[in-house]
Amino acid sequence: MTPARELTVGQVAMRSGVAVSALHFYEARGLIRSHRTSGNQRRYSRDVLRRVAIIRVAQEVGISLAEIAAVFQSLPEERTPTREDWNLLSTAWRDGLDHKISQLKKLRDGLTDCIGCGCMSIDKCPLRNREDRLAREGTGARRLAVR
Amino acid sequence: MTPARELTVGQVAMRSGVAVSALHFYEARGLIRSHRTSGNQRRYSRDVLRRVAIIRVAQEVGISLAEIAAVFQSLPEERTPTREDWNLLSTAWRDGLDHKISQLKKLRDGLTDCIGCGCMSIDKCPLRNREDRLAREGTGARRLAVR
DNA sequence: CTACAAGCTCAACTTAACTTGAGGTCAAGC
DNA sequence: GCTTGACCTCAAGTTAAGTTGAGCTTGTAG
Repeated sequence: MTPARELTVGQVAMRSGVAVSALHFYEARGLIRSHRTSGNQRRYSRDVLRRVAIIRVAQEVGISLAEIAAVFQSLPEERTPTREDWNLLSTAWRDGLDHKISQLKKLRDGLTDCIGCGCMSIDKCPLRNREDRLAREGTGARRLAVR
Repeated sequence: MTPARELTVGQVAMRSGVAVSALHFYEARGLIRSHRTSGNQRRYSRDVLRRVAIIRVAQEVGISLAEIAAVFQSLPEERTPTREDWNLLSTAWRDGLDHKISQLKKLRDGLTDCIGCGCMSIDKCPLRNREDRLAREGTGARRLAVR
């Protein structure tokens, strides 16, 4: 038998390492797509594996499913994404990742310099100033504090 | 009047930028401590500001409150933490941050090299391999996949 | 001494990202 | 042709990290 061109949800789960329920969930959220067999079972094209891999990697670095979905909107619905399509994603996220990396570095250095330094003047502390800048990106507490 | 040595929740909220309800919550979780006035109101010593700053910064980089609480267990309960005490935290987290930074770099490079590359063989793809390693640290989906 | 802003407690609600369970269908091997 | 494991749907449960609201108490400024 020729290897099946389409994957069942179980196969995708096994190969991608995410639970079947999570795949259902991603589909409900519009992150992946499937078509159905005559018996109403999902069948996935191979590029779903790439999508799922990207979803997991992106989540790992703190990107929410909503944000991932937003970027995925730029991918074509009907054809398998081309190199150019993926390149757009890559570019979009590389900026975000660069930003996160620089933040983490600042934090690491801040922890070294400031938490370890024993200074008690939190207002003048670089760590505190750093936090103020981060706060500007809003975590919920900030929204409250600002209004 | 001499400036109050102790802070009320409202003052801590204002100076730290987190909501009063969040401070209550942190206290319930054992992340910060307060003592009470005769009228049952909370009063904080100044080092709570440092603790809250650390909590926020740590959260920003994806450390959960539970993990923060765990590290905070190493701080003394009764005395104000010394330089040495904070140094322990700093060391504990610096390793984690270094790890996260290297992960992010790998991801950024993986996105550049692999997502953009257009290759469709997800099993041999460095991005996919990277994800497998990350999966070992468990996100929930993995627990299911493993059992 | 009285308003009224700030605090207090406790329970319930919120969002994200899934998982679990119930009740029923599909398909592949013996 | 039947059994068994994979699927399906839909609703409800779960965890993290808080927020919101109700009902009641404190403390401070005029």
